Amino acid sequence: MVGLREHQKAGRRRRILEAARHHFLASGYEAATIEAIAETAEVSAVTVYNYYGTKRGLLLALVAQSDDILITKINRMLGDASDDPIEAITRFAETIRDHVLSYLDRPIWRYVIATSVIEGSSHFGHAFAELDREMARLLGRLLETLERRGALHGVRDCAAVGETLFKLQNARFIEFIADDAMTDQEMAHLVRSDLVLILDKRLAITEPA
Amino acid sequence: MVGLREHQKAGRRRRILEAARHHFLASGYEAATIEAIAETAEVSAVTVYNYYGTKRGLLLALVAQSDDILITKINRMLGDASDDPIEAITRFAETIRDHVLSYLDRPIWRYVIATSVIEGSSHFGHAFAELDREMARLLGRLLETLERRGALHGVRDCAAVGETLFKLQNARFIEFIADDAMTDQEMAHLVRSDLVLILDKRLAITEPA
DNA sequence: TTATAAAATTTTATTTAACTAAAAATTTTG
DNA sequence: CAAAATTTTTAGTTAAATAAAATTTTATAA
Repeated sequence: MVGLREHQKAGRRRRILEAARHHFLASGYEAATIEAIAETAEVSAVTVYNYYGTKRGLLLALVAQSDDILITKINRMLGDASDDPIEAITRFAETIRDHVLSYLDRPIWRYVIATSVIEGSSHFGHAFAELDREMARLLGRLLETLERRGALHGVRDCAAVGETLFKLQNARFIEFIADDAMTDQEMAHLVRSDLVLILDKRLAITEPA
Repeated sequence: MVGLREHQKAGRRRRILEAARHHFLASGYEAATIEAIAETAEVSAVTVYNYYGTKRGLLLALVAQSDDILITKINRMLGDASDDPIEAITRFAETIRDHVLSYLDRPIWRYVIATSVIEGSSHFGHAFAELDREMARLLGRLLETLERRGALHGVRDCAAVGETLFKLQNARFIEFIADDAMTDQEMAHLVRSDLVLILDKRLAITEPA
């Protein structure tokens, strides 16, 4: 049985993240104040600091909250992946993009990315770095699945290729996030061209019989 | 003839950037204050704001200062590029990395990258985004050169492949910058594996006769 | 050369918000 | 009800950023 104290703490944590998300979206990361977030969460500002350390820590904690949901979504998607490698991997990228944009908007994501670079090795950045690795791993598993089905061949090291593919996809994602003018279609197109370049038919994709 | 006024301004700009570099390296980006930078540059803090707008603007201006030198270095390198595509492109990445680290250290570069994401579309971020495009263009030209020499074949659109290759290289560079523990060799190795994956011998590299 | 106008910098004064430390108050637990 | 844990209150520090007045510097023209 969990004590009341633990329960209250969990409630406060939840309320703080909810309030943070609300204020970040409403006013933008910089204009949102810890004071206002604390008030909405019905705690004192000092409690926010006690729980999340810094404003950047709060931002990364907010993002980390949605990680489990994302991983679940990806895993579900992996279940019924297309037999066309380009399609399957493009959908992988789109799943991430859609999830991410349903949770926070681009201006906020710019701060998330910036913060994750700055806090990369600090304990705040840990969860974010771990998510990146997990995504790369999942993409590697998708490649394995495709190869097992015979939709791909010649990929010697699926984990390594998955890692590289994810790095590139992630770079495109950052490009997308950095530029409000880029549409979903434009991003999808870029991801697709990258894939065609790497998984060129002559190299790895099985020719249809 | 340039008036004295212009001349003095140029001197102040130069001194401010020099002082900024000194203090950023000595104390780190966050701990370095505009006040201290101004004092070293022998101007008032308000002048720093008048010239560079914000602390982040100052950081990006400092980086932009070294852009011309980098582009010159790359162009010189392109002159006597190796005939081995993997070698040539790896050296491209190494030239950028070495230049960058000779100018600022990794902790500062983390702030540069973070700032460039945040300020991406603002006028501060413009120079940085432009450098990125120029680097991608130069890499595309390297590919053209290699193809003309017969060291590469089958690259239909050198500009597009250069763009993708640079995106990936840049992602590796950010990975390198984000992780103090990563050595030069480790980064070079990652860049090399990415290249081998993309420019696989069966795909594009001419087999030695 | 010198007075004056124009341009730019500095001084001064404020605002704002992140962050911290410590004492006071509250809540949970046993 | 006492003690342990936790939160809140209070007070303060720091530095970025901005506005406006005062001062200095440069340019210009008599």
